[in-house]
Amino acid sequence: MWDVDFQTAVSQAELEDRERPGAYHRLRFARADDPSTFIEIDTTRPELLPSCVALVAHPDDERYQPLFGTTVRTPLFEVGVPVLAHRLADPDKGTGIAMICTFGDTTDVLWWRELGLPTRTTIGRNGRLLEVDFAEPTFTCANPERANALYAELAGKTVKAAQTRIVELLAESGDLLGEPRPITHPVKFFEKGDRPLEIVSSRQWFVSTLPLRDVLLERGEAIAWHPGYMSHRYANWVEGLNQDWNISRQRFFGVPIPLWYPIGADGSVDYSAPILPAVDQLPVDPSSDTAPGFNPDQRDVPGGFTADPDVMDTWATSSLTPQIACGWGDDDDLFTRTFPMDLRPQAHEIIRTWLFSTVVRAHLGHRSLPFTDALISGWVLDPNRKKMSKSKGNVVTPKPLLEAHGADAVRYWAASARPGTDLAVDEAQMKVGRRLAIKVLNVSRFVLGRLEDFGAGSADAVTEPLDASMLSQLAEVIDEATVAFEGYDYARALERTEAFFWSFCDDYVELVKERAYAEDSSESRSARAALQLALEALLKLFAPFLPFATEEVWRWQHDTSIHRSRWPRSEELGSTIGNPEVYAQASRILVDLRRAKTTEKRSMRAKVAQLVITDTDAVLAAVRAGEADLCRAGGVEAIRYVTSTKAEVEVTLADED
RNA sequence: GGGCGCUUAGCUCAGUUGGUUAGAGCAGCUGGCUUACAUCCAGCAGGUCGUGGGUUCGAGUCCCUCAGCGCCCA
Repeated sequence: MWDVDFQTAVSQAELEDRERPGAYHRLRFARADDPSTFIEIDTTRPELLPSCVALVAHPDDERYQPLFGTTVRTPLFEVGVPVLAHRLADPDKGTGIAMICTFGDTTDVLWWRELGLPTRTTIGRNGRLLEVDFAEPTFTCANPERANALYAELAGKTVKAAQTRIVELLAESGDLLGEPRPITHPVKFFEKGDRPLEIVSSRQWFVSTLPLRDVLLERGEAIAWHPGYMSHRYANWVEGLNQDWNISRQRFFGVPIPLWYPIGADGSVDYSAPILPAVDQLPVDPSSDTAPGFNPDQRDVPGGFTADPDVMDTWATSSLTPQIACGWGDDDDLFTRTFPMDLRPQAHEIIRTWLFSTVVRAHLGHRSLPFTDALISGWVLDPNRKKMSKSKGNVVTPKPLLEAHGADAVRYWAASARPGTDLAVDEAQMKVGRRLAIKVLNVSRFVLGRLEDFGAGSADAVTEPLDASMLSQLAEVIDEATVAFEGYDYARALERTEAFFWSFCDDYVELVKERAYAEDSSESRSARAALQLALEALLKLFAPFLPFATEEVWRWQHDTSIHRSRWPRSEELGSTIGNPEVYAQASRILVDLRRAKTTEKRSMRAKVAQLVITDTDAVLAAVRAGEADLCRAGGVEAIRYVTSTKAEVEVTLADED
């Protein structure tokens, strides 16, 4: 497949179908043995008529069975072509019989290969019709003089202009039946191209992938995909492969194909005997390095050598990123320890290119996968959830966002997208992230400020049920975040940490504030130890999301980076894992107290004359365990418990002073 | 045309093997200077979980239909 504007070959991965207007032209072919009998075909590309090599119909098509094996003559050019049978001819399309040209599309290529047809090339690399001579034997032309005369009007024209002219000629000769019937149909384009691709014959390098289809599917199944459904993208692509991987490109920049060819005494290049560089000679640029066994002045002269002119496709080059990053060929020790890699992070649209080509290369070079896990992200969309594109002018770049909201805030927003899902630019979310980062700084200032006054305690110092209870919940959060991270579900880790953190700030810190301020005692040491343990764990849990705020706080107390510290473990929060209900009940009743105060439009400092808690014995026990903190934090002057299966909290505020 | 995903509060999204009364943030509304934070805090309000069926004692969750949106491929 050749792009006439980019002047290069392209691979299957770079193709895309675009709906384009076209038209069916009905042409008549005369039978060679009876020029007054005609066979009618429909074609959307009448300009390829000079390169017609056969007609083809489905083997079961009764209309054409009598014609199989006979010869017909192309209109205008009177080239004899056979009528053949092939299963891919669609009886329902047009007249059920098609002309095969070299080459109009990939089906032509397949027919040409499977039916052993000759090549009649008429389209050049510049997208214009080539000079051809119908007197040459390959054309089996009945009237070369007339054919050449007619073709002379087409040679040099662009495909489009040639089509216009040949349609006129066919109309004049009466070989065009009726008017062209407009249709829209998919046409293959280079994804960056503006004009349809042409199939031209040229020397290209391929990696043979079609025979590997099954093993590549197995490799894909062995990858741990995040999210799992992305494996379908890969499998669909591999199953749909219909050509080998074309890795050579006719471009100026790229990694050169490291080969030379000998030039014969007659000046012809012998492509069948490429000259390979020695392994220790690599890398070479054949256009400046001299082929082994030759002198520089023998370049491009008879009896000398010439460089392969091509460079590698970008995916052919980047398919080796895991090997290169792991030190392949440079550092054997590093390579054995790091390859295959753990993780390939990338977006979904390049599964068929980067991921696929990397898997191919690792298989061919190492008989392994290049990585064990693939983490597939979605796209960042514009604020209106539309795909960003330069032409639409809706591109949002990160720098202004970073300047406006800070790196932690932008990272927080980015981390909120689950693997595989798209994410719209959302400054409101960044503001939330910024608030979170500021909150981390503030609560850290409070907690560490207490430690400065009184000193930290160890996990052993945690004796109060409420403190142990909070830590036991945090231990759960650590475990959940750890599991989430191990499954590459970073968004879940963030969500769980964040939810706990706000409750920690709003409820726990409020509950123990006074006790932590109090004079040194086992109760106050317990609060400070719990605060310190929780803060350290929270900073570490947030470190991947808020790297700057957490590092800032960490550096207040450490000389090393938090990002090099150990990931928290739930066991570190002490062996005296408390009853989670104590903290849960205290928080719940604290909310009830606040609600009562808010409903009465009173300050949060308003005193509670009496608090009556009605609940089961189990719940009441948990409440009692945190009673002192609850009463201090809520300004409760009297508390009463009633055992019942019916749960109720009754708050009576004290009169305003 | 094939494959995949999505559809839950005004907005952005959680909802882990089916199981009390479906959650959060933002926006909105009403309050509060509470000595870490007013760049803060509290409370309230807001949802026929896209449609129509089915399985089940029980469905946002499982199965099928349809619709809309998006991506990949042909």
